[in-house]
Amino acid sequence: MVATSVTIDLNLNPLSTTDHDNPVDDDIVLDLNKKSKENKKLKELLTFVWDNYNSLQTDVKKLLQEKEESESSPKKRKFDDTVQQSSWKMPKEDLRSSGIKRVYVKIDPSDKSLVVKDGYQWRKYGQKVTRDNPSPRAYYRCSFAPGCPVKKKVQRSVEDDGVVIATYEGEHNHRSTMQEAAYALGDDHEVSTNRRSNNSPKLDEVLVEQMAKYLCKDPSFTSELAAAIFAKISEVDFLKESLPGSCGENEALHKPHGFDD
DNA sequence: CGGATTTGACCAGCGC
DNA sequence: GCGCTGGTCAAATCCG
Repeated sequence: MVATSVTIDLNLNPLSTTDHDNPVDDDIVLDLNKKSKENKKLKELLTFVWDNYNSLQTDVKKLLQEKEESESSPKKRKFDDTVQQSSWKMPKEDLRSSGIKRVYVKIDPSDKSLVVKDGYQWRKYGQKVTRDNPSPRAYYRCSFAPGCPVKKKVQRSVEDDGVVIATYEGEHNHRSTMQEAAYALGDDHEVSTNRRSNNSPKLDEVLVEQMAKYLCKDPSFTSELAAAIFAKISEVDFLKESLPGSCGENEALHKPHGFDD
């Protein structure tokens, strides 16, 4: 990872002389230095996250490509039984056409909210207690973009109540909140387009600074960020499992290591 | 007051 | 046809 090192000459005290007679001024300068350091740390973190995100996106692309190739090859593998089981009695045809994926998320067993943060915005439209599981299943629709067809079902695992199973149906017709935040920052269309076309871009200082500013306004930034990264990792793991040779008999249990709030 | 959530009612599919 | 079940709707309620 290449952290963008930014040196900011704030020059916020042009009237002050070289002597530091005024203790208030000293306090302000110290405070500014402190803020500047924090700002720098935040920028580095953001750059790190951005790089990770881009590399993960590249991985996803590669895996999708490999998957496509393997499916179009003469030795077409049988439809994944694991996915079929997860889809609650859906016909095979529907399963093939709609991208259904299941994600296991480790949560606090005492947490009854059934909330799986994945970087998207969901609106709950129903809840049902199913026959095979005493804990209720929650139904969500993506509310980030109007007309987005994606639905999500979230239910606590029967075996382990510290795990929730999130089932996603369909594909988003928009970017996630994280991506949206990044794209919303680019004033210059051309610049942002160039940025988008590069898989592992070196972020310019302005972008990092703007992103930091934008994201810091959101109080739930940390949790959203962790969730978004985790969702991306889960996506990659899911694709890996779906590939030939890794028949997905053992469903991976994904845990967002290092993101304990 | 507007958007999100809750929850009972309703509907469709499936098996008997 | 009937009952069971999962999925969705929509009015009521909650909450910021």
